[in-house]
Amino acid sequence: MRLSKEQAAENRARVLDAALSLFAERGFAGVAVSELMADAGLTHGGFYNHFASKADLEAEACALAFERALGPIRKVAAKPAGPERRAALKLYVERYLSERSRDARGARCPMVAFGADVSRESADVQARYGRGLSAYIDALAAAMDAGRPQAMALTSELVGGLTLARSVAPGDRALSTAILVAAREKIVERLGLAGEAGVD
Amino acid sequence: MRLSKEQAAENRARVLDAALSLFAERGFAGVAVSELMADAGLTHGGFYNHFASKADLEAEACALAFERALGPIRKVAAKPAGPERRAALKLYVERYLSERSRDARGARCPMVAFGADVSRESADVQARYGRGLSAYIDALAAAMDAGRPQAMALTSELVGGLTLARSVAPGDRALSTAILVAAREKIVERLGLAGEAGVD
DNA sequence: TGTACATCAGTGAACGCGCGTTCACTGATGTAC
DNA sequence: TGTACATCAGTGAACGCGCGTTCACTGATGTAC
Repeated sequence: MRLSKEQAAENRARVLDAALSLFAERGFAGVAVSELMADAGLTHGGFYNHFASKADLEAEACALAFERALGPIRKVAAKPAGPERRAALKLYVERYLSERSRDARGARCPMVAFGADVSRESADVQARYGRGLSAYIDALAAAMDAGRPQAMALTSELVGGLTLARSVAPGDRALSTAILVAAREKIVERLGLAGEAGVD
Repeated sequence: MRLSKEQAAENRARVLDAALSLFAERGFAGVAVSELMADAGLTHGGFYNHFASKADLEAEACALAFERALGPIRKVAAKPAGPERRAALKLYVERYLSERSRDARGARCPMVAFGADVSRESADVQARYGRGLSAYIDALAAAMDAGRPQAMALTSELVGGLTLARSVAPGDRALSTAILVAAREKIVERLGLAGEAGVD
């Protein structure tokens, strides 16, 4: 039963969207093609009408994840320089290292979701990941009014803090929250954002 | 062909050691029991003479990884307070975020190696990981002459920096090295260790 | 505009493969006498 | 100390299972005339 082009494109988009959430939640290897397709309301056989292979889907999911992650940080960079941008940056950091962000199942941040796995993936996944990370660092540097080294250091703190908080969250929520609080307070203090309007 | 108790214990230790390297390199799911055993010079059938299951081995490997990781940082904390300890801490950070450490296949740091996977693992693995991380934070706080929040923030930076550097290392070594350099320079600067003897 | 046919998204059974785990067997070690 | 037997680490074939991928088939869509 052939579908209209619009319907087919919508199905493809739904598969990609399901992949994004499920890959972020359980890693590339932890999600079966049949599960992805079922999540999108389809059966597994049709998968190869849309993607050349599972690795191909992984690469597309990686690129899309970065595209979505770049939105919020570019919004910060788009604010007028000065107090307004600084307040937006503070909010971004506090949201990134929040309990809500930690507990969100389909994590938005591709560095946290795919960082550990990406070096074991196909060259295509690696290339898209690398370009995405580089773009993220550029956007963060713009949002910080600083250079790439500063942005790289901040990215490390964000990614490390969220990774650690997630890793102990199921068993030791107190430790997990303490890590989040410590990381975001140090960042805010260090960037001189303590006086800006924020979540606190 | 029954072996002596000593021989059997040595074989078990060799399997565990192989597990540590291989798990760190490719993740828990990326290593087959038969490969582990072959790496230890044995055949796969005998695995269950030593471990109840693969998950059981994972938990033991996790605990051992933390035990080994704690050694160096406890050595730093054991130095006399003052310049000597600060120089040792600087050296620790610079080694942790070095190109050599990034390229080491069987990574020593369990947070980087297992952090992303641990929340998908058995409760036993999670519990051992949580205790290990907590002990690491305590040891780092002692080495820093600071509180747990400071140690948590530093751990985040270390783990995030090494994770990011590893994730882009195969394809973009320049970016990878820039991340390492940025992370370690910011840490040294921030901890006021710039004047101490170090690798630079 | 209407008709005939090629296209192709989706279906579900089937494939080959590698995995974790089990099991009957082997034979040197450890132990009871 | 010497002998007989139980123990158990290691072997390698076999198991059941889930995976990524393929394939013959279906039938509505898109297109050529």
